[in-house]
Amino acid sequence: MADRRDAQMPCSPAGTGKTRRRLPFSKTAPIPTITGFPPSRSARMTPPTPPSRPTDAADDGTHEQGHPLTGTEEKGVAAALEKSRRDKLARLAALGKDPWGSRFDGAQPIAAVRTAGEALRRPAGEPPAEDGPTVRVAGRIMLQRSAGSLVFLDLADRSGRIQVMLGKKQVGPEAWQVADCLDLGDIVGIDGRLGWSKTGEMTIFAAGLEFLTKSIETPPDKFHGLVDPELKQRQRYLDLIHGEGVRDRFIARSRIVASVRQTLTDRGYLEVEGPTLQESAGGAAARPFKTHHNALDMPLVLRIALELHLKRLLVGGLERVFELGRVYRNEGLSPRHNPEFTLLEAYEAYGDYRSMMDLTEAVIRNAAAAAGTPARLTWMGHEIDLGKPFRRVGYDDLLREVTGCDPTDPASVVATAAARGLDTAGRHPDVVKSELFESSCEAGLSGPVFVIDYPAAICPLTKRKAGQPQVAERFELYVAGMEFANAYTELNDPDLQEELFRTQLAGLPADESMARMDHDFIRALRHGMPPAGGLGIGIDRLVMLLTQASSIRDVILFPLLRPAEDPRTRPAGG
RNA sequence: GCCCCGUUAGCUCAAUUGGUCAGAGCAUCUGACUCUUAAUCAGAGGGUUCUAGGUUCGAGUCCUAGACGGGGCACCA
Repeated sequence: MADRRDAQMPCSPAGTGKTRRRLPFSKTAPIPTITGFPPSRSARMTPPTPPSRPTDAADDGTHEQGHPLTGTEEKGVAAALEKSRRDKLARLAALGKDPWGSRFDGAQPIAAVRTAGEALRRPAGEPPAEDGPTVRVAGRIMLQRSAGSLVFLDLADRSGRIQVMLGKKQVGPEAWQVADCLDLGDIVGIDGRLGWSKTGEMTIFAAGLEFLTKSIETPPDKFHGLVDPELKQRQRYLDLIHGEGVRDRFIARSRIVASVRQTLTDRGYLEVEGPTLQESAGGAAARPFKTHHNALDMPLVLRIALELHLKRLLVGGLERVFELGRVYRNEGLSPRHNPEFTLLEAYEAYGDYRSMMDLTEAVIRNAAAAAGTPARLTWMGHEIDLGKPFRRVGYDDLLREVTGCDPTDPASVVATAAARGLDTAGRHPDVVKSELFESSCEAGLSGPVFVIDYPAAICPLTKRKAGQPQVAERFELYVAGMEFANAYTELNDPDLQEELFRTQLAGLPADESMARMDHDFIRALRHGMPPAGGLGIGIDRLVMLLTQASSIRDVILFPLLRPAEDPRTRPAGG
């Protein structure tokens, strides 16, 4: 199957090196036998031959030839390393062992085995103890040390690492032949007695060795691991195996997300799922990704926010709803922005932005506990205390405190902004005020701090404060100068909402599909949406904070990357 | 989209002011070793110095353009 697909590849100029392809091995491939093991790129050149020792295979000379269809050349370190591994794969097949393994029941987590092993501790210098309980583990070979007829493996599973000793006499001749085919990165199952080595290392003394999966690729440097940030992102699976703390960080992410769900469901919120494909993208000021539905011959966009559909559900009487999902914004990339990111939005009927502040604190504090993050921490150079109630400060009060201007006097705001080099010509005073705030106040907000009561002109979806039409009931939560959450007392006046939409649309280019009026949303409001508080929290940033990451790419398993053209990222024919 | 920095073997890194500098460790192969642990010891193979031009007697090194990545700015969450 693999060969036929490869043979259908169009011919390409020989020697370009651009068309190298990885053979699509899969677990559905036939189990290799002595005469029918999977062909390697090099082996395809010759009829299947009985598996041989590497020395014999190296002497036939055929492995140095190129492939007639792809122009692939077999040369270089990468090819030599792969050949060595494929030779061992063939030897395993010759021994009647499936190099791709099968079900292996009853393996204990290595961490649990280690816990049991502690009770048997034997200090270095004492005779080795090999009389502990029988254990069974499975994992990847991280390190391999051979001392003649003894081989030590460091085996890793998702819970931890442990040393395994394979002795020629102890495992018997058949398993010893298998042991001779092991490479770093292979996956094996081990049965043996738990004990301690002469040098004081907890060790499983293997009695049985089950080969489970061959690794054809060479793993990264066993000591340094993967350090190239590009490779760490492009080949996250390797980063997870070798990166310091990488796996723990994504485990923490999973626990944080689970905790957020739990906090909300505990408070009577219903988790719902809105549409990702939409006719027009609303609820935020961002450009959407465009796509197309074939059967309906209809242009669609990916959602940029969750808001408008969740509010429809408030109209529908669900009262407390949240969605924890992916949104997509066609914006630039940065250490704090990925085009797709995970957003929590929660809406509570009969609440307001103050209820959302309480909810926000609960969500973050519970998530920190779930992730095992201490309440007091240093992140991005800011001292942060999540333990005590978050500070709440008025937008105008903060602006006055930092800049010395009078926020209630537009002339004072504009003059202060101009003095700080901001462009003020012909702009709405509240817009100038917003820019002054962003340039002068945000970076200093170590937080966590709720900035409350925003200028109404920059909050088109927000209810005004009673008796103060120029002030919107909105807060933003800042931590380390970065926006973490955004919440409102939601606007439920359909006539005012429609008017604000129209005002918003008037200032935007006609081809911005984000700027389309959502008539059905207005109609929903006309049926009556209860007064409500609404909250949005950027989950990726929350994970950054709670796992001490400085880049959003460190908390997203597969961040968006440009296609790799650099040959360095396509090693060994990939 | 703009600015700065980076790219050398599969991985991690060296290479004086442009001058035999294309090297080391890991990994791989061969040999030794039944308590090693980044195992060690002896030997071997392995390179389009990201790509394409240019300057020069001579370019990994200098210049131009491009690709990719990182950081910053802008936009946003």
